[in-house]
Parts: sequence; structure tokens; C-alpha cells
Amino acid sequence: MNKLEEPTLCSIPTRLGTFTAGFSSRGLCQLDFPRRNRNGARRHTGKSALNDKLRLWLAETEVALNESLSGRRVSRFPKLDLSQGTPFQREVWKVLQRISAGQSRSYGEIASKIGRPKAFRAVGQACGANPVPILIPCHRALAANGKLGGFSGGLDWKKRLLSIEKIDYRN
DNA sequence: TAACATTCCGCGC
DNA sequence: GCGCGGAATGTTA
Repeated sequence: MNKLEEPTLCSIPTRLGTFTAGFSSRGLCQLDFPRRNRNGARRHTGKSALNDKLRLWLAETEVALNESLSGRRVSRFPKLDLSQGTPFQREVWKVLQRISAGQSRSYGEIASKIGRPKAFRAVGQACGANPVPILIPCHRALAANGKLGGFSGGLDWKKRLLSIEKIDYRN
């Protein structure tokens, strides 16, 4: 895999806690859920220290994240940098982005949509590798029987995101 | 090569 | 119907 460009990390406060967004020179490349444990040797950059490009992306990310966390359709996405993903993963993420708020798909349906109906298991892996959760709505991917499947940010977050959008699932 | 955020089928309750 | 166990399966590091 390629050498990583160190992202610029920014805090984004929301009604569900403070998220951390990471920006490369190409766009938003990372979004982290609020952590109980403080910084952890991370550097956080204030708005004033950012160049125009990053300031715009940060503002767009803030708006998009808050829209999504309120169950609304995202009106405008920031530029995303998904260059770290494999071609397969990017295909999966593209399909995920087409699932609108309040809807869900099974891992198998997503696999079929990219022309690899038997790769349903790899789709799960790709969802777990999604660097920009919520904006790329990996929480809208459920198991075929209506159960939750997994979530890299923790199943509690998945349940919370699903209930915000009134998406049904089975325990 | 060994994980996996799966799915499907067959069984027993 | 539900919960198991087991097999098949594609992608990744």
C-alpha cells in the first residue's frame, strides 16, 4: 500500500459528540467517532490555521455531518479523498453513497450491484475499511436476514445511526 | 495463507 | 419461527 500523507486533523462538535475529521491535500480522507479518551498525541488544527481549500472542506464536512446526524439528506458533500482504498473497496463505497437516507441494503445486494454477487463477504470487509463513516453510509448495510451485521465504530453507533433514520433491523 | 461487518441450507426444537 | 453448525466464497494484508 502507498505511503500515507499525514492528514490535518480537525475537531467537529455535534450534538452526539466531537468527531475528528482528517484532510489530505485531496480532500476528506478520514472521519472518526467521538472518543472517550482525549487527544492521544494527536494534533488538532483550528480553523484559522487552515488554508482556504481546507477551510471550505471543513465547513462542508461540518454541515454534511450535522445534516446526516439529524436524519436529513446531505445537501452537499465535501471533496473526498478515497485514494487509500483498493479498486474493489472504492466500488463498494460508491454503491454505499447511492443509498439514500432511511434506506438499507444487504451486503449481498451491494455485492450484486458491483457485478460480483458472490463477494458479499468481501463487501463486509470493505464496509469495515470505510475511512469516512456516516458520510459514506456504511451503517445502511445490513445482513440479509435483517440483522445488524457489524460496525467498525461499534454496534451501538450503528444502532443509533439506524434509529435516527428510522431504519428497521432485527435483534 | 488466514482472516473477515456473509449467506444459504439442513437440522432439531 | 428460531438457533445452531458447516460449507462456500472474494478480497485483503
